[in-house]
Amino acid sequence: MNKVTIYDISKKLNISAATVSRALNNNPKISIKTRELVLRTAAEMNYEQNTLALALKSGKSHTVGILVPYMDRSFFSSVIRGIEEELYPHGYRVIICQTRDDAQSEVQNINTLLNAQVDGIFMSVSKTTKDTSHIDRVLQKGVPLVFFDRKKNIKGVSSVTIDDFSAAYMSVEHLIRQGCKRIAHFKGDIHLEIYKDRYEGYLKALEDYNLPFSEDYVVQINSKVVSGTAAVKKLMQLPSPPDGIFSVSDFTALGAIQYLKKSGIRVPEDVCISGFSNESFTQYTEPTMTTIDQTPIKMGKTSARVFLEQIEAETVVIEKKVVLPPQLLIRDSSDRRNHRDTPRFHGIKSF
Amino acid sequence: MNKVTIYDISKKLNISAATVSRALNNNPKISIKTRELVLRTAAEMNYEQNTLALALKSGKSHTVGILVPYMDRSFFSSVIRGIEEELYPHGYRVIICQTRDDAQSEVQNINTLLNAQVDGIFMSVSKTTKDTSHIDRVLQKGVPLVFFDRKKNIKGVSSVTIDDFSAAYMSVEHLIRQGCKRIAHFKGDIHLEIYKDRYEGYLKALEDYNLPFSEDYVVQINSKVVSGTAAVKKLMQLPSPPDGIFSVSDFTALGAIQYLKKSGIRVPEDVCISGFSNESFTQYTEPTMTTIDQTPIKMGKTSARVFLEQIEAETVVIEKKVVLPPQLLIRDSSDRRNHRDTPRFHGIKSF
DNA sequence: CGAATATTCGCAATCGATTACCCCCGATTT
DNA sequence: AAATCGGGGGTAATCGATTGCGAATATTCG
Repeated sequence: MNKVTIYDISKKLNISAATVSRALNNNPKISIKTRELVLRTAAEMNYEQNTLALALKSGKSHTVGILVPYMDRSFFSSVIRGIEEELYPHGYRVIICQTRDDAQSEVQNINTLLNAQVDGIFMSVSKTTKDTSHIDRVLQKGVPLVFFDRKKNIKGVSSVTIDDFSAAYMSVEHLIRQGCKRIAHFKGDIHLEIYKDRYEGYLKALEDYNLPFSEDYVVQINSKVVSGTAAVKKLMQLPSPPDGIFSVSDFTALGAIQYLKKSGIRVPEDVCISGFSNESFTQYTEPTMTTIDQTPIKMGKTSARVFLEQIEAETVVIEKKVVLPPQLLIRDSSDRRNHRDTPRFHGIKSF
Repeated sequence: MNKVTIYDISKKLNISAATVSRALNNNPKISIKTRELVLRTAAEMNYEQNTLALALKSGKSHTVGILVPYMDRSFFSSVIRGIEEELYPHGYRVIICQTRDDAQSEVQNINTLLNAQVDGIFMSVSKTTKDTSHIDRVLQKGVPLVFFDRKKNIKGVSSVTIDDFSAAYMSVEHLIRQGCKRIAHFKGDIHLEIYKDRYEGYLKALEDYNLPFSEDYVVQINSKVVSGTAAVKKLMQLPSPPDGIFSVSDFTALGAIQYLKKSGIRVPEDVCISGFSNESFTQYTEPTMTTIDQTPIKMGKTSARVFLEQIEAETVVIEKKVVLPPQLLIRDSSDRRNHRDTPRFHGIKSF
């Protein structure tokens, strides 16, 4: 097709391709006259550097890979957006892979990315990942790796997460301040650090405020609305049902709210509820939902910067663990201050 | 690093690299014994084909680019998901670019992608794009291009869209059947075909059902919640306010619902409302919102298949315009049948 | 058994760009 | 005037894989 190479330029000017290459790269060995001549003709001929040839020669593809469970989850797509926006000005392109929370697919995708010689990999590990040999392979190949949100503790790997422990602690503390005495917890899969940390934050808050802990108040859920419905149903049948719920997921929190409303139990008067993730729907439910903002775009941008630092450090492996502060968004589902007279018409963020 | 090339294999076996290459590619010129020997040692040595070298030689990068305004909008991220899932089994990787609805950024990104020698480009054109010379350049280079959702009418370019006209028509027809007589329209930017088509569908439905049309009932909006609030406020001040609203955006529809509820006007009893896009929050609002499902994942998969067909067609340029049927999701914001006794506890899709 | 035909494989060019190494020539030095 | 120096630029190898053109060996046939 339309491809102009440095050879075309060299022929036209009767000089060698090496000279053209040097001129284009501002190599001081080339006289100013020659360089400008080359630059001018290159522009005239619409020359464009062949990325692939460069990548083959240099071993740098100027491309990074991002691995997420599903890319249409708002949290992940926002993180990706953050990464893309931070990396674009630096000339990096971004390849997306979905693991569907399947460990095997994760391994496969990692291999594909390594084979495509990406200059770095960003990933949120799949729920089912146990073995980490594929991750070791990344390190062996010297490809910078950054975990975000869901990480594994592997030395040599940087990570960017939010402080899940504090987020949970803040949430529960907030519920306590609203007067809740019997706080239940919708708990995630403890295999993942994030859910473990949230669970521990919950425990610590109870302890610090001298609230009783009961196994009965901890229900394992799976991030779906119906799971929350089932969980709350079970809780409300207890002899002493909870008056506050801290959920690790907005979806289950929603399921709980829906069930309670349907059962004539008032939120937040009878039961306060807080979710996790700041899914976009949380600001539109009734009552609007208290939740934790994980600042995903910021998380993406931060991850990108960690990567760039690693790249610039050249040989030295820097292991950086960034923990971002979570943001507690207090909304009506847990706000007992004056829920009665307040028109429920706020917390609306324009899109 | 750890790189095993065909030369390493050839040295180990005392044969030429050409033979190795042929063996790996099942070239019939190679004896079965040799081939199996090569395959075996390649496996033993953990050989992996160098994608970049192959790409340079063949001119095919096995990579496609996707251009969207913002990748964290649920519609777009779902389309991307669809494309990725359909293309992954075929060995294509997916590069994401964001235009931020900026024409200039769109041009820049197209150039980057062409320069990276992608094998195809998927795009939803930016709102501000007027000039299309960058798109022509894609065609000149012979790179398959597929528009999705937001397209331009350019010959030689395939597109996958939903039938916006019908979607609008269905929505308005539905409102009419619910008894609405004075139906207003929240109208989008007519520069984009999709909004134009929706407007025309609205007009046609009014005409077919002999309902009066009035300029006063058409309000220009911009897809933000506040824009919907302002629009409905203006409408309700008319001497004869509407009793039905068809909005091109879920966000503005939400703004309208919120304003009406706050003003003591009942939805759907007094005013029926329908939105557009099936944003995830629409199933959780109160009342739940009637809207149009654009089947984004399907749109993505379909786009991917159109691309694959083009690739397989080799030289011939096939121009395929796929129009997917939209799906009207009737929910409480427009359902007057028995809104009174129905517990508002449905339309909940698990996540 | 010699020639014709197949079979199997090697040589070297190619895809573009980069770069180590070497060379040429004018200018300065002694 | 011979020796030295350095600016400017060319030669060719290299990154890995593919492939047209032959060439060498093996097989078949008359």
